[in-house]
Formats: sequence, structure tokens, C-alpha cells
Amino acid sequence: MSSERIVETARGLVKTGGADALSMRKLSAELGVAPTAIYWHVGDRKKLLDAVLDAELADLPEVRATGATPHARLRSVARSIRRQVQEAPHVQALALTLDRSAAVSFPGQVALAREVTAAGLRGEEAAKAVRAILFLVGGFAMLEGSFRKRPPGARTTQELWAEVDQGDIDPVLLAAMGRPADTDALFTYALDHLIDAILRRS
Amino acid sequence: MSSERIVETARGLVKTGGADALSMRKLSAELGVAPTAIYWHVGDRKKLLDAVLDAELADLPEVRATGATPHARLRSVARSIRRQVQEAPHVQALALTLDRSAAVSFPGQVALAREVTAAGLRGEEAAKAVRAILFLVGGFAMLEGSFRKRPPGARTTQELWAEVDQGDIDPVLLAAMGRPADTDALFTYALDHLIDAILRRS
DNA sequence: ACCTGAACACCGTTCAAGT
DNA sequence: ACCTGAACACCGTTCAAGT
Repeated sequence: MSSERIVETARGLVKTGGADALSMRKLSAELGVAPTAIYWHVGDRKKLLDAVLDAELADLPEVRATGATPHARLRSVARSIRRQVQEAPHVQALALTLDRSAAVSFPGQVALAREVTAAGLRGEEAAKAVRAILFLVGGFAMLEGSFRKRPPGARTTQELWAEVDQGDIDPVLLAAMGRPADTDALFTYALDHLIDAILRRS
Repeated sequence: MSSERIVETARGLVKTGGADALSMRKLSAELGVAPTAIYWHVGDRKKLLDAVLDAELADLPEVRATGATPHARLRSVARSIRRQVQEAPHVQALALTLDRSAAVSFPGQVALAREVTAAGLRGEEAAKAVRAILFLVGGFAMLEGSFRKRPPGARTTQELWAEVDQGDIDPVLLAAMGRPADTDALFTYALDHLIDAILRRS
């Protein structure tokens, strides 16, 4: 028994079934040990989940900027953050339940700060730019995940749109809302316009 | 005992302590009844939480557009949605745990669809506009809530920024990141630029 | 139709006792 | 130092039994 083995086994449970799937008793059974042994090594459930998140964060790839122009470099950082979130949604979900979302986003914030500095922005204006991009990326990531899920048996958004019958909404728009959104294209669209607006000011 | 009384009492528990605070046993004690009586009236815990969310949604104020120009009207709808989320964060949190975020955002989507139609947008382009604004608003709302919270004892983002010592980041920017963000100003900034970009295309 | 009580299968956590 | 066992205070849910 080592705290490393406990955390690694806990990681597996969290990865497959989320934080809810991590019970001290199930984990201890998987480790072949009494539930109380975990408390000696890593402490209570909250401490264990924090350790799981720490281990997960250490394995996350670095946020890297590529490209020559300021626009391209900011774009690449934003996409890099987005990719990270998409590839490890359980990390994001865990950070959310532990109220550690801000801390998790920190490396991305630093990378953005470096690039807006390189783009020539300074002070408050630069801070605004960093945060606007961060909120766009983070917001997209969170919404995308929660919008995709729907409870079994519930009406899809498609079905809801099919029932809308209002003369003041374009019928082609209605039909388009009924189809699933291309969130990647949507993200690029919103991001490019935001970066344009930011760089136009500098 | 009526299902109305059960749901209303459950609403109180959820409003103060979130979905976690709603236990069938605590609720039944508050109602002065055996835990199993709840099952007869409203079904299991998931059904009860769904009923709580439905009751909450019914009490939400309508999304209304004001203003004369397309820009002003889109802006007012976005702000209206944002205000709704800010004033009833527990509703949003509940929708998230029940995977019903998409359904909850539906009235806002319809209001946005009406306004982009009035602004002259049609078809796919209009759908893109609706979704981009919706994601901006929703993303801000979700991130704002989760960024404000931090686990007791954890370092603040301010403290993290104070430790950053990299020559390629503007020092005034570093200091600005250490201060709390004015999310309202940030939201207006990002929203206005997005609406500008959307209307420029039509 | 409506409610209770007993029961089952779970939880997290503490703490004295063992080696 | 490290682990177990018993115990406590909780859960959600089912189901036969009552009125």
C-alpha cells in the first residue's frame, strides 16, 4: 500500500465513472484492503479527489503557441486549451466539483498573457483581452459538454425546435436550429472575430 | 400530503443547499411523514429533482427584447438571459446535474432567433449567430460562477499571478491579472464585438 | 388511495485495538 | 508505522402490511 497506488487506482474509477463513482469502500475493495486504510495514507474523500486532480493535471500536455502573426499565435493557444478540455473532459468535471476550475485554467491564462504581450497589448487592455479569450474558450468547453448530454427520454432540442411555429422567425433558420450544431466551426467563427476586435485596438 | 407540497418543500432545500442537500429522509422529516410516502406521490429522487426544476423554470421571468436597433435588441436579449442566470444560479446548477441545460436555454434561443430574423439574417448564417451569442452568454454565466468559488485554504488566482515572474509578460498586465475581473464590463466588451461582427455580415 | 415499518444494500468517517 | 474491525450516523429504494 502506498498513496501512489491508491491515487492511481482512484484515478481509474474517476476516469470511467466520474467523481460519483469513487467510493471509499469500492476503492478499498479494489485495492484488497480495509476502507479505513485509505484514510491513513491520503486522508478523507475530498483529499483523495484533490490528489486525483493533481495527478491528472501533472499529465496534461503543455499549452503551446505556434504561428508567426499575433492572430495566429493567440488562435493556436485558444485551440490548444480547447483541445485539452475536449480530450480530458473528466478532468474539467472533477475541477468543477472541487471548485478548482480557476486554478486549472491558470497555465492557459499565462500562455495567453505572454501572447497578448507579444502582440503589443499592455496593462488593463491586455488583461481584458486575456480574460475575454479565456472566457470564450472555457465557456464553449463547458457548454458543449453540457449541451450534448440530455436525460434519456427527454425531448431533443431538435424536437423542441420542430414545435416552434412563430411567424417572426425565418423558417430556414428554424430548420437549421433543428440540426446539430458544428461547434468547431462555431468556435472558430466566434474566436476569430474576438481576436480581430482585440488586435484592432492595439 | 400532495405532490405540490412535497415539490415546494424540496425547492426550499435545493435553493439553500443545492441538489446535494435534498435527501429523501431529511425532506420526509420536514414534511412530517415517512420517507416512503414521497415515493407514492412523486416517485424517486431523480423524478423529484426534475419536478423541482420544472417548478423553478415556470417561475422564471420571460426573456424580453427592448431597444430600437438590431444591435440594441440582440444586446438586451443577451443581457436578459445573463441576468436570469445570475439571479437564479441554483436553477442553472440543478439543470447541469440533471443534464437539462440545453432544454433550460431553449426560451432564450427562441428569443435570439426572433431578433436575428428581425435583423435581416437568414438560414445557416442566422443559426450561427444565434448559437454564437448563446454560447457567449451561457459560457460567461457558467465560468463566472465556477471561477468565483475556490476551495477554502487554496491559493487565490491573485496569489498565483503574484508568483509569475516571466520577462515576456508585461508587468502592468501581471498586476492587472492579480486584481479581480470586472466580469460585467468584460461581458459587454465581448458581446458588443460579437454582435458587431454578426451584423456586419448581414 | 394513501401511508407506515421493516428491511436491504449501500455510503463516509472515527477510533480503539491489534501487529 | 501501518492496518483491521466494530461502530455510528447517514443514504435511496422496495415491498408487504396496514387503514
